Amino acid sequence: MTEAAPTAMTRIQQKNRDLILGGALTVFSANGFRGATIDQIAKAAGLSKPNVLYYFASKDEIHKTLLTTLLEMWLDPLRRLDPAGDPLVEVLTYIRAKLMMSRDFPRESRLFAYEILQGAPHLTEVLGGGLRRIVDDSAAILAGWMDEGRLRRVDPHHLIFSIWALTQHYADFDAQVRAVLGASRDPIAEGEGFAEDLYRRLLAP
Amino acid sequence: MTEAAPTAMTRIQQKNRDLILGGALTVFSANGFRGATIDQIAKAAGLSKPNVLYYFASKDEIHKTLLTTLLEMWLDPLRRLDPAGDPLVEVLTYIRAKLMMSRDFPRESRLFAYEILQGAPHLTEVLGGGLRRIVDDSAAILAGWMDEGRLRRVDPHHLIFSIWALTQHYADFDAQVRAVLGASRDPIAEGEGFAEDLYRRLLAP
DNA sequence: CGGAATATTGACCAAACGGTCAGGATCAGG
DNA sequence: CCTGATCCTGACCGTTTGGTCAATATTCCG
Repeated sequence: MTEAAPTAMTRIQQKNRDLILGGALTVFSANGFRGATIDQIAKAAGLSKPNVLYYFASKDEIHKTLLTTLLEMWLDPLRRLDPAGDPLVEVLTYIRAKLMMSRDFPRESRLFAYEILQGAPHLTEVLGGGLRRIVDDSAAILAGWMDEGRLRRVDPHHLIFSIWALTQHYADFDAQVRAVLGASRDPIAEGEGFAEDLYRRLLAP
Repeated sequence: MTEAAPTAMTRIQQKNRDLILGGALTVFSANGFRGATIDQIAKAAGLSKPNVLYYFASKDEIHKTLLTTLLEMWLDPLRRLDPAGDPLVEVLTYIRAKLMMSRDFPRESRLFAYEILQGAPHLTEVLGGGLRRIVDDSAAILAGWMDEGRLRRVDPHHLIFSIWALTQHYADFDAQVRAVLGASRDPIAEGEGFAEDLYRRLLAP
């Protein structure tokens, strides 16, 4: 790849790339890749369209950069599962972390949701490679706890899927959640209580 | 609206409208509204582009027709919750039905997923109106069972959200699920066992 | 300060796209 | 078999969109 230029980035480069990625995150997460235009991204970033394309060769590259940059942070909580910790506390901490990410980073959640809905054209290697490894590792930790009788036995992979599904639901399907619940309620705060009860019940030995 | 023309539909009209809606479902669910082109829809339907536009005035109208037509069927299982039935059986039946829909109608699931991700621009009235009523009714049934002590007490709305999230996850995020699980496994079949265990544990009084 | 490197832009282009239309093909009913 | 209604299409149009480029402005640094 033509990445990692040896020359350090200019102050201006740093700033403008950040502006562009920020604007792109907003636009991509609101409209999906095909629904986003470079003009919208430029406007959201406060730059002109050709200037955006001065920093990124194409719309595709912006998108790809966003995904790969954010994936790290997105997967981080799962990596924090500590085999030495208390199993139930570890899992509930993970769930709470994911829920907080839905609250604080809904754009990131939707960005990935769009990408995976589409079949993850830009993430296939990552999904089958890095992601799979992380999930398998975490599943192994969970399975270990179950072997020791410290966690009720369930399929660890589906356990992880169910946590993803539930926690990300509040970000990805926010429109629906809000429409059903009404404006006066705080979906994620309520969901935290529900999720804790759900997984405590499921996993307490 | 200019719907429900008093004149019955021709055989050809019936057939071609169905072809178009079928092709459109495939294309919209794969690429989202903005990512879909009328040409793609026409090709998927086996018709020419102008012919597609002979039956539907615009791409928007195809999309709207699809959504409103399918919403009925999509929400049907929830309506089947029988207050006279056995609570746990009723809920588990609902879950199984939703899972079967993810297996048999993943395109429909993704179509709605895209729409709601986008903020449900074509469904806002429905979400806050019809959908909300159905969900509230179902939540009331669930709450009734909980009052009678026949179901453990949890927030009924969040219970429904969690069921939606988990069951639709297998359709909407199929690419991810498959990448993580590998090709040899059957995600939905496994998920059925997991989900039954999960909700039995959560809801058994 | 002066010139090279970097940053920015207006004008422009080709392709893709949603949609139109005039005219021809096909079909249904008398 | 005729005729009007329905059905279908190639050619076309205006707009949007991703992307380019030459020219200008700004910054950086010796």
